[in-house]
Amino acid sequence: MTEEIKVLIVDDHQLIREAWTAILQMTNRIKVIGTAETADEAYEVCSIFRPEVVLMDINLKNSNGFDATEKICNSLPKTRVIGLSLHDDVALVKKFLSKGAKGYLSKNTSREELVAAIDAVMNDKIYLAADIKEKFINQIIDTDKPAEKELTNKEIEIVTLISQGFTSKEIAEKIFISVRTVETHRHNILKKLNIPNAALLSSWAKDKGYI
Amino acid sequence: MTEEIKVLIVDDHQLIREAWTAILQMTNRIKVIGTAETADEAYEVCSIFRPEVVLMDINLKNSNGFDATEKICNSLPKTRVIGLSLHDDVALVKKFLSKGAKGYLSKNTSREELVAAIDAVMNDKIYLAADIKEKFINQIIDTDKPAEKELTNKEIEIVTLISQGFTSKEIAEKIFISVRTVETHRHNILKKLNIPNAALLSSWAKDKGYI
DNA sequence: AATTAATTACGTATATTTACTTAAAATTTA
DNA sequence: TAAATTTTAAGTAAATATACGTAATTAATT
Repeated sequence: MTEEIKVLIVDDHQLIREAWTAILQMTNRIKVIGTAETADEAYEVCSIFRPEVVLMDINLKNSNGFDATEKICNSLPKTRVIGLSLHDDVALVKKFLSKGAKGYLSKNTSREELVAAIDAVMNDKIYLAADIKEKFINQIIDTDKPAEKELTNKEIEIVTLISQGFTSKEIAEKIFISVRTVETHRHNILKKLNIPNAALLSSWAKDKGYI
Repeated sequence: MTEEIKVLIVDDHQLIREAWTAILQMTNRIKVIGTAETADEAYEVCSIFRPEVVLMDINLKNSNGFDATEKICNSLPKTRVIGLSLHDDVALVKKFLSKGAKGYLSKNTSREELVAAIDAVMNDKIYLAADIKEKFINQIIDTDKPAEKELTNKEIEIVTLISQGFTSKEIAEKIFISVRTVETHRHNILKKLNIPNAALLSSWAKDKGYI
């Protein structure tokens, strides 16, 4: 028998962690060497136990999986990180892969696909879930809809404040710039993301983990 | 050996369904007789296979677990429905129990607690997860903060649409009522919840699991 | 049958957001 | 240093949202 594949599971919900563990243990080729709740914890466990694969939920409490992924991939390049998220958004997946992740799965994937993804990254391949692959292709075909532009730091700062319910005037006072500047940022943000108003922007920001 | 407890799992994510199934099958006292993705499917499976316990995720695609729970509890009163949600909000839990549910768990509960909850409802007890119980108590103690008023069904419908970025005009056209009526609802909603604008409302609705 | 709650809708007024343009100053990058 | 990007800010308009008050109709409950 070949060596078992050592996997770390990162998610902030206990029941999810235990459930992932249960379905991976059912194959006797994969061993869950531990679980982590936060980005920091994930990095620590990695540097000590050196798992071969990390299953990382993007939406962690008080943080997101991006920074953890970047840190892990940079300092422990042998570790393959697979992203797992409810939100199968193309831009999000791209960003995640750019941080060094080797795979991305949505929670619509099957148990078989989860195992297949682990096998794939162990063979140094990139693995994307079928439904995510399809979205990628659709976006390439959709030349009408240009790729979503990245927000600048200031813009992200303002998105966060808008989503917290502050008006432009309040934001201006809060960060000591003119109301007109805030309005400009506001307008540029909506245009960049092709979002019609603050309500949907707020929803968007939540999905992206900005708030 | 006593009879196995027949359980139905309702969740719109395949990986979650399979994972729940895996951890319940580990006990050999519980048998997952099926899974369902939607509210309608859940009701159908219930009326055919008559599970003793239903594990119901609140946040289902295109619908919520409330209506399904009400329908199941009314027509098949022997069925015990246990709610399961990422959002452990007191008002949400109350509403769910009022629909006839016998238990409520957050995704922070452990595998042991999941099994304990199933055993409890099988003995005709109400089961609430520890962290939710605590929130209930805190809300009773907090007499300063008046209890958040419940939104009506129409108001919830409109909150959902606002959060999806629709303007009042668009909402009016969509659900065939006057713009002025939408505006009235809008105003009443913000007043009830003491929220200043649509951006924060959207954020609130996400937290509560309305979208 | 009577009361209460929910849904519907309008009036009036003010505040805020969104759309689009132009452009200078500051900062970063090549 | 030159070029590009980001941050800053204002002009002008139109659209939308928010604040309150009033009130008829419908649905649910007592």
